[in-house]
Amino acid sequence: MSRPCPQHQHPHRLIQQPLSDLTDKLRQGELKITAPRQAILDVLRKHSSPLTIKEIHTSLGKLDCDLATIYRNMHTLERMGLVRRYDFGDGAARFELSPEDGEGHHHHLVCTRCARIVELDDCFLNDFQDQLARRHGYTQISHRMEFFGLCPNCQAP
Amino acid sequence: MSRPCPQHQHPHRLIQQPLSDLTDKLRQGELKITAPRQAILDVLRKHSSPLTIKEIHTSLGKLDCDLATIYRNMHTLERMGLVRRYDFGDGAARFELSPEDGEGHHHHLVCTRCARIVELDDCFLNDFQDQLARRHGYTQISHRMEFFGLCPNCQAP
DNA sequence: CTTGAGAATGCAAGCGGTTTGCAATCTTCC
DNA sequence: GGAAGATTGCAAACCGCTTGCATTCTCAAG
Repeated sequence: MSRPCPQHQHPHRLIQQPLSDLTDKLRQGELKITAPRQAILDVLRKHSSPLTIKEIHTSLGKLDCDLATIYRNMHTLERMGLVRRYDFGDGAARFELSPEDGEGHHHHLVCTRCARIVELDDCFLNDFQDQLARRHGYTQISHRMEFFGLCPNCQAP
Repeated sequence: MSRPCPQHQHPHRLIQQPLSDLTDKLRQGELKITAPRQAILDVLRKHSSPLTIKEIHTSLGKLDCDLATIYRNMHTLERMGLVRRYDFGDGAARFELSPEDGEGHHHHLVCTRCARIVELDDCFLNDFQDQLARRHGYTQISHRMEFFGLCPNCQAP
């Protein structure tokens, strides 16, 4: 809010996207706006389904930053609620941009052969989850749910 | 069916359990009945919640076989439907004996602090899952779902 | 514009769970 | 008892991920 325009920077900086919201969010969390950070978010913005760290890394292309940097940034961005982490059980975490409202998550139907992903509607498990927590005395309840199958394209032998 | 009694073995072999079903199953799959194999199944029989490879290994106690052997056996036993694999998202696979009928699975409510596990009733997702498969043209559909929270014992600071 | 404190990055090493190649051993069938 | 083939132990390797440390970068204050 207090800073008029962040675009006085080096020529190779990515300046295409309207950074307003992002920037605000980043600054709220005392995070610095760095090239890798912006590039990662750009990559996620361009893809609709969750990406692995490796996929993000190759999508970065020219701005080829260290894997450790991506790992660290994904933690940071997740902690700030900017991205959401998913686990499809294949050993590699996947990340997706959080929706605008920040709340609400959804689940996925993942092809076990080609990894094609169908994003499902909003989660319908919240009531059940709350009941469950109450019944067993658990707090801070959450869940993970993913569906797996062979997508139409992969069914032909 | 054709083999009367498999109990003519070495003294340190575990022979307490009625091995009939197991043995039959093992033989159907052309598997050999080995000491590690039996011991692993014994360990699983004695525990109600899913165990990690490391937990299985330490539970084996005296019969201290190689970790690689356990890993290989878990794959084999899973492929044969004798055990079921669960993934609680902490990086270590967990295994449970399959129920008698071989079909039907359940889900878990896992404490994120002490790993205490509540086993939930039979899965209620099968209808939904089938609908989903039909709607999107997927086959061989399956799913994973686990709940996480702080158990009553772990809530006090 | 300069500057400096602290944040972020790159690099390399390390870690935990898991897999694999290979030679030695064990199970089962004849 | 013996042979074929499955299974095991061992060691090395793999994979995703994390971490320590020195260097570089960001940003706000002067």
